[in-house]
Amino acid sequence: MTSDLPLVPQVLATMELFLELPPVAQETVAATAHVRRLPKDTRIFNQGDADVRAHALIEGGVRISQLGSDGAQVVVRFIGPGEMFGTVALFTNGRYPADAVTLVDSLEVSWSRADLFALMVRYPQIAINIIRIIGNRLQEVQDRVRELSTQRAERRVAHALLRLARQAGHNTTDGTAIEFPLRRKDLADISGTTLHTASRILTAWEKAGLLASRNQRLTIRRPAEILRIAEDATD
Amino acid sequence: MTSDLPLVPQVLATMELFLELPPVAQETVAATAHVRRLPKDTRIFNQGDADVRAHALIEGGVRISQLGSDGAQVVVRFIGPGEMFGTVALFTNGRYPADAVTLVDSLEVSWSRADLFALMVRYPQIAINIIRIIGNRLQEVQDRVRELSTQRAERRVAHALLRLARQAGHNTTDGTAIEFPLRRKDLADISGTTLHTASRILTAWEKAGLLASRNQRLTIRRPAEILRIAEDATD
DNA sequence: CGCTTCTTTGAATTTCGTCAAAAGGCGTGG
DNA sequence: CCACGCCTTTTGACGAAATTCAAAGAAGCG
Repeated sequence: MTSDLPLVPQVLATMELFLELPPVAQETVAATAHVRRLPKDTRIFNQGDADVRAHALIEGGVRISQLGSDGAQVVVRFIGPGEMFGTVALFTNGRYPADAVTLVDSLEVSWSRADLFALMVRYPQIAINIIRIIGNRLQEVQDRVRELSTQRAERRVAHALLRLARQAGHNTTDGTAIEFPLRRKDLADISGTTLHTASRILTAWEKAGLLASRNQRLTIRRPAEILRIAEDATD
Repeated sequence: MTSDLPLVPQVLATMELFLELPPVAQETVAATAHVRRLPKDTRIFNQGDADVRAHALIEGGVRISQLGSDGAQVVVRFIGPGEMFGTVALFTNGRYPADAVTLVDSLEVSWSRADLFALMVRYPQIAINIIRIIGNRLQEVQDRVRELSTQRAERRVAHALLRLARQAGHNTTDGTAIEFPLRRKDLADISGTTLHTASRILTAWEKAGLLASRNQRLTIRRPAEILRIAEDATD
């Protein structure tokens, strides 16, 4: 629809979702986009909701988490600026498979199912972009499966941290800071361990100076060391 | 290219990959397809290979497995008749992310990258089908992540078995038989446990009459019981 | 300043992986 | 047809990593 922020179209052009589109297509994309400003802790959608749209984040951070039938929670993924989310459901069973909650004040755009499909039919490149994005996520999730099957908790936490740094890391004077706030529980849920184990591991790393954490904001001080923990076969 | 089996085009039409295509499109698809007969234990592609094609299985069974940098192996998925595989790599980094090996004598079709892209641009429905297929797999893999994070080995094996039954199950007089041969190691690798634990669990189930296994062929005799193990919160 | 939420830490318990070894099946070749 | 060898499966014992249970300490917010 409309936006109070005229810069949105330019941001859209840089998103992976709309790479390699002709300028005229970019305009159509922007014209059908819905922009929303979202305060911290807003639920963007809930697992099971049927009114599915295609979302993308302009700025801020979103936690995508899934609740099992047994009540166990897993964090599927954190979404940073420029990433799409909640879009796969448009193609599968028409219901969101997970919850989405903002971690900080955020800005999102979204498209209706009809608009997105119309865009795809007109510009097949969009569909190809979506396949590439989902394909990359599929590989990431499969890596997580491998980690969960074969690696111990400390290593998995290290991997999770590195993934977050790659995805939403911001370089500062004393290391790589992760953009959005993360509770110990979040780290645990994305590493596949418990709050307690995650806390012990992070505390140990803080004491060793590999990591700083203040107010749920994490800064990786010595990425090389974390990487060594993540990769070193001789644990 | 060509086929010594004139029935292939009809089979193609029933594959999820080509659903809802106009008949003329089906013909183009068939015309560019490469058909190959593959003996048991053939390596269709290897992790890291760069000459990527889009594959689909007509009959038989294929194991897709991934080797971690640390040498640990995970079975990503088993492919049954009608399923596509090895296709995501066409859209991502151009290298197969896993190995593919036939479990039995099989028949596959494949398309070159160029041919598939040409088809997609001409018939966007193919791209949409691919997104749906990959989207479903993404959800499946995410379910596995949740299981690995929160459930114990016995339950994960039960889930793996049910997934296999749904995907490649064949109803017989004394239960649901899984089409392709599975070693204990395969079950372990897809359940995220060890050969030993998997063996203990399956042996126990066999003794309890829930399952029969002869010559690497599994038959689920009492699906309801397996389902109870998989779902029951009170383990 | 009090309350809620998040984090840390300790101790006991347990599941599961690791190590080890033997038994069973199947095909091949003599 | 039997024997040998390879691959797969079973089973036992042990140990260790991590969950669970329990409780107290910090920190931010109203």
